[in-house]
Amino acid sequence: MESLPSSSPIHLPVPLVEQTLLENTNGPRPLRITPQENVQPLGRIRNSVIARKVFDEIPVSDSLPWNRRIETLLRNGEIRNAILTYEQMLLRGVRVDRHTLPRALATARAAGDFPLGKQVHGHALKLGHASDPYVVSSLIEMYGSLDCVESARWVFNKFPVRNPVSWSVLAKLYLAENKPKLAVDLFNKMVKLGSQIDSVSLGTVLVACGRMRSLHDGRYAHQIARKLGLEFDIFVSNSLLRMYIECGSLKDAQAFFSGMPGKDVISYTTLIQAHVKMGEFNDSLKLFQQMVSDGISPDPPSVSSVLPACGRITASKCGRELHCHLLRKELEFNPKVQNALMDMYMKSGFLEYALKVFGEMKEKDAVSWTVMVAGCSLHGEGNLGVHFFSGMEQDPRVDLDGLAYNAVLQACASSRMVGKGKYYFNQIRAPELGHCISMVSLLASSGLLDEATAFIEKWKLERTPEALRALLDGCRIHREDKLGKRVIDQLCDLQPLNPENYVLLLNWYAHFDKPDMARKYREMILDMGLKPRRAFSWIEHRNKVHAFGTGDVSHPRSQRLYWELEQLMEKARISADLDYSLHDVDEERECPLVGHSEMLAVAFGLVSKESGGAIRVTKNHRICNGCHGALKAISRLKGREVIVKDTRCFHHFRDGFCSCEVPSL
DNA sequence: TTAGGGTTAG
Repeated sequence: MESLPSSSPIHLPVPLVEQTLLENTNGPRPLRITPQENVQPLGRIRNSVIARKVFDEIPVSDSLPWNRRIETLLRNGEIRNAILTYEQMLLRGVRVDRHTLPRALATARAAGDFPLGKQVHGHALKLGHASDPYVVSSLIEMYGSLDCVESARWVFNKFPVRNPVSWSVLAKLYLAENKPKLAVDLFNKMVKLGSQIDSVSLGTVLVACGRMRSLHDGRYAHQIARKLGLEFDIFVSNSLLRMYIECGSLKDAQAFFSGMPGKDVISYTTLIQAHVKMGEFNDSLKLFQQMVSDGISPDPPSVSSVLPACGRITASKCGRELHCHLLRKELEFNPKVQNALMDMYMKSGFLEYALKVFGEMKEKDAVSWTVMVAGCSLHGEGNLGVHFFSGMEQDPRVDLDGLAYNAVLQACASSRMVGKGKYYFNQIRAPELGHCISMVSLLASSGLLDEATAFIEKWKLERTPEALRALLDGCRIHREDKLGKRVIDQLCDLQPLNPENYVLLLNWYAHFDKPDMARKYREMILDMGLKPRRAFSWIEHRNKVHAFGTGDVSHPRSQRLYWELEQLMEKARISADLDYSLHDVDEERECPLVGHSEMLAVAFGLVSKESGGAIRVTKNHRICNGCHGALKAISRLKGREVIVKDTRCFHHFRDGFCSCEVPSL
């Protein structure tokens, strides 16, 4: 038998009846005085006087209105008044029944007042209600919240009541202490003992299984749910979905989801979020559409969960429609949904819209600021990013966490602010891998390739592909082909199954006139069955996404697009920069510039979008040097802004310049 | 009396 920890004796100050008599004789007096942070003693007395008048009107013969009053006060967060009401019940001799005690215990919990909780426990024992199921569950919760889970377990074991509520409460406490295994063990024990299992206990154990990533335990709980006919209780179903996702089996989750007879907005949101996390953005958007066509109206959480998908595939039209939905339906604009909106706008290329949402936010949290800093770097607006970071530093309500520092380092990298970047890096107490990679990116993109190499050695990042790729970016910007080649070799050693490394290698050989070597690596890619991602670019127009591959002639307007591009190239007298030595696409090298996917998508934008707005294109690889130069010239010739998002950042081409370049360099 | 979904990077 477990014993109650010594720190938590049940304290019975005065027997309840005697205490009531005593209080009545000597006039009303607080049950006990515990200084509260926000309650001044004087206020207590005044409150008591005011409250007494209210209490005089409540009949002492009936506990029901008293219980209701405690519950209402508790629900409204008037904890102090709830305690007062309980005190008055005792003082006036109102019968404290089995409905009063759980409410009094909840009051103690809400007040964080363990001595009060123990006193109420004493009252329950004295009044003979300590074995009542409602009281036991409330006691378990009170001890678990205010003392420790061991004392809660002691209460659970001591009383013979083993209903699903007391079990769920104890399991919840185990989860709060990050001990999911104990919750699962307890569930198995309850099943063995033949105790009643309800939907809440199932939901709770499924959370525990998910935390443990234990598909085995989760499947067992699923079996029990099926046996009990609770599998399709919406709470249980949604918990099952989540369990399968957390255990890494999206397949099981999807299969279960398909068989669910009733799905609600939570079921959809759970699965949408899972797809987003897996990078399956189109699937998440399709699911969202399916939810709407099933007649379920999106709410703020469901919108927040799908917005990251819109941002990542630059589906700005979809993102803006979601923003409109929120406005039209007058849904709550809380920080979570506002942050998701800002992030979507940043990633879709609408910096100004993100700024607008940010400006309208009443309460900005750490995520809001970080989204702005990171978003600015994505758009090459490093100075603005640093400005937001300063704003974050001055906001006393937010903490500067690792993500915020990473964002500001990226802001420094995007505008090559080496001094500032070093200053921020030195401010970080324990730099993490991400910070170090951002530092490599800052040094390398600023042309300090020796320093970047030394930094890699100092922080032992030689075997970290992300750090090497950051160094390679610098080599690409500053045409350091020799160092670049060494980095590519290192990447091939580290990730021998990553086809993109071999594409880099064969491009390097092809550029330096070593066709045999280039051929060798291309054959090697084929022999190994590796499939490098082919390059694609896409553009939204009139509710449709138009996608183009390299040398694509399948689009109905292909002829017109090529013609347009050739005219422009001639007019601009573009001397294309055809250095592919450190480029990450194979097929582009042997294709004329006018056939590159980003050029075709931009041409489509030019011939289809008559108005003078920006042309927005997304590419699934890096933009090649040749296209980069050509688009600068086209933006000047056509007097239009062209925005290309590649895998690294946004390129805003305006009047012959690109946002990714620093004029002084 | 106990319970299920949302935002930032990589």
